[in-house]
Amino acid sequence: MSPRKRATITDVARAAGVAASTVSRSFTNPDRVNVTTREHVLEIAAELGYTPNPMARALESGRTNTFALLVPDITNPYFAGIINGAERSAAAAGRTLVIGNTKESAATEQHLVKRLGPAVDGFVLAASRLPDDDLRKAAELNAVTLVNRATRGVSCVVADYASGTRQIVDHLASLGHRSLLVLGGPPESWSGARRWAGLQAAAELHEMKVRRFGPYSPTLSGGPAAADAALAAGATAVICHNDMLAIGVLRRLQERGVSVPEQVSVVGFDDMFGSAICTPTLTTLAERTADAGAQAIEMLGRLAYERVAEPDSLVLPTHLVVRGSTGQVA
Amino acid sequence: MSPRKRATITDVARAAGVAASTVSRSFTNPDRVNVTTREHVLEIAAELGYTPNPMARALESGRTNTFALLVPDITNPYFAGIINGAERSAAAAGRTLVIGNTKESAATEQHLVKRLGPAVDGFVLAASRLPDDDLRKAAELNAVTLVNRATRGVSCVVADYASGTRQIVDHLASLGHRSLLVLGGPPESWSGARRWAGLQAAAELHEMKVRRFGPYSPTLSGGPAAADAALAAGATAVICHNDMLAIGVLRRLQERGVSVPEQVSVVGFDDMFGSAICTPTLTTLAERTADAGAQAIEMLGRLAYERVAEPDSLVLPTHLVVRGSTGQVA
DNA sequence: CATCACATGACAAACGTTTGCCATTCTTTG
DNA sequence: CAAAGAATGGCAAACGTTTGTCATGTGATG
Repeated sequence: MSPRKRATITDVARAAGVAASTVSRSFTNPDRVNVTTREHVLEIAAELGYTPNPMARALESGRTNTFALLVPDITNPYFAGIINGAERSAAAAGRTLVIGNTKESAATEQHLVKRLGPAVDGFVLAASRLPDDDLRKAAELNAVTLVNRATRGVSCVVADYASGTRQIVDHLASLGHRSLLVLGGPPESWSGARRWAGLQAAAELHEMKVRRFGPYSPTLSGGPAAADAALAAGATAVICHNDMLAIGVLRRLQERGVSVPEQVSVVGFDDMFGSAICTPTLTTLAERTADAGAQAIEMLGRLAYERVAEPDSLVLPTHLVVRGSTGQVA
Repeated sequence: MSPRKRATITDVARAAGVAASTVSRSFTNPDRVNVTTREHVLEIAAELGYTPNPMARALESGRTNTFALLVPDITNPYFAGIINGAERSAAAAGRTLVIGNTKESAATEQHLVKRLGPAVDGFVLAASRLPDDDLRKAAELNAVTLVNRATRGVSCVVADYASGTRQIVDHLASLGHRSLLVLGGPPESWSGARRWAGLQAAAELHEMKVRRFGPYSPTLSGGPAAADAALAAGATAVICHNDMLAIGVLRRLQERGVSVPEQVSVVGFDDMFGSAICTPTLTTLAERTADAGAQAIEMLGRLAYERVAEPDSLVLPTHLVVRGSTGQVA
């Protein structure tokens, strides 16, 4: 039961009749060693089931070949998309990915960055709740890439909310809606702020009125309060901070006998898993979450290993998925 | 941008005017050093922002304080529950958790176990696709705990499918159904086998007929083929390998104009996120996934650090959540 | 007052790698 | 054929810790 002793580089060296350095080079610097020697070494290594100890390797080289991905809510399917893309990209590059859950808390996030810092080569911070200053400080000590968050001097991958919000407003306007109600999420949410800004700008183009309520918890349980407030305000079109909240709103509206989209149109953000199977199906702004995760990891690789000095920033397109929750105004 | 140099134990020692060993012991073995010395050391350490390098620590002690959790499909909300519980438990114990995605492939799983092996203190393998032999081999080299999989000599946490399947069949019988159709998942799935065995036994108690079709992909896209087969067979009650497949089936049935539950009742397994919001809402067997993840991590801790020799096994209760997808037989 | 035990801190050896440097051998070139 | 240069392998130092062992100083005990 207790872990058996693994073969070390010295074991391989002894068995192969060469020096440890030769074994090491056979793996990491193949050209540096004669081809026949190398083949012999590799054969012996395979025989002994030798795997280089990543700890020892990291200690010497200072590289752990590991990245950490921190998300606010690991159970939210939206982040599952980012995790998926990041995991795929990291695995393809032969790197290990550590997932951390910050539970929507800046303090937890800060703590994880500090604790994981020395053990990883860099961080992807998705929808970080950290203040700008802390973010920059973190970026000084580690390689950092942000997803759906931006601040001066730090690399990031963000969704094109300017276009996305315009798509939403265009769609609602074309259905005859003349005013919009935004049901907002956490105040620290950068994407929430960008969405709000985009919606305001787009509404202005159409000369529509737009108000914002909230903040509401960006979860199913935030739905009832948000829905009730929307009803009380007599809204015909509500735009929710994310799909989780939107689905919570849909459920509450159904509970209260309000029909969607006949009486109220509902729009979400994220197009997460679940938005296509709820009733009615949800009209929502889709992001390329898997892409975002993958790109963030790639960016991080350049940052961490190629000493790219300039912070990079990447904007990914968004597109509106029109489903059953939006319709012509009554 | 390039990671600044972190303070090492030697830096702290020099600044505090003591030996490195004293600094080390101040952290790991506080009783071994005078209280005033220790406080001084800790103060200096905090001042310098010193964090022990986990790599170096692991190298010496052989403990990485890290566990790996491998799941077949990271995007499946069912596993999100397990991940969530495991993450919470690991974080509470001050351990790092690495998440790996095996993509339903035994080869990928094997590869990850080999690659991550030297870097972690143990594995939680959720719904492992590995053959029993490989599983035992892995358990010889590493501390291993299984979730929803069992094999002789390896610790595990499993759901009570014997009770669960009886609950399902009792429910369907009470609605007047006289025969059941099971839409199976991957043949390597241990839980699939247990579910099938349980359903057969329970059906026998009620003198009901039960057949199994498949295998189908345990994803939304497995739905159409499964649903079509069920319709062709004239089934009145279908039990799907998991909720993903069940929802796929629901969608296909709707497409084909078959009303659920009036014409066909549908049952799933997992009670994953989404099963409560689809239409109709899905009757499904709920597991304590978060519990399972947390317990698996705790078990693994005992196995890895307390040299518990005896493999342990834990059965978690299940309960049927009756929703809109099951009804009286026509 | 001498002895003993114990508390405390320092020294140094590991842990498993990588890598700079040197020594040897082989190949090339004039 | 000699000299220069390239290819190849070994030695040893480093990476940042932990931990066994030893030396010192303190207080207690007889």
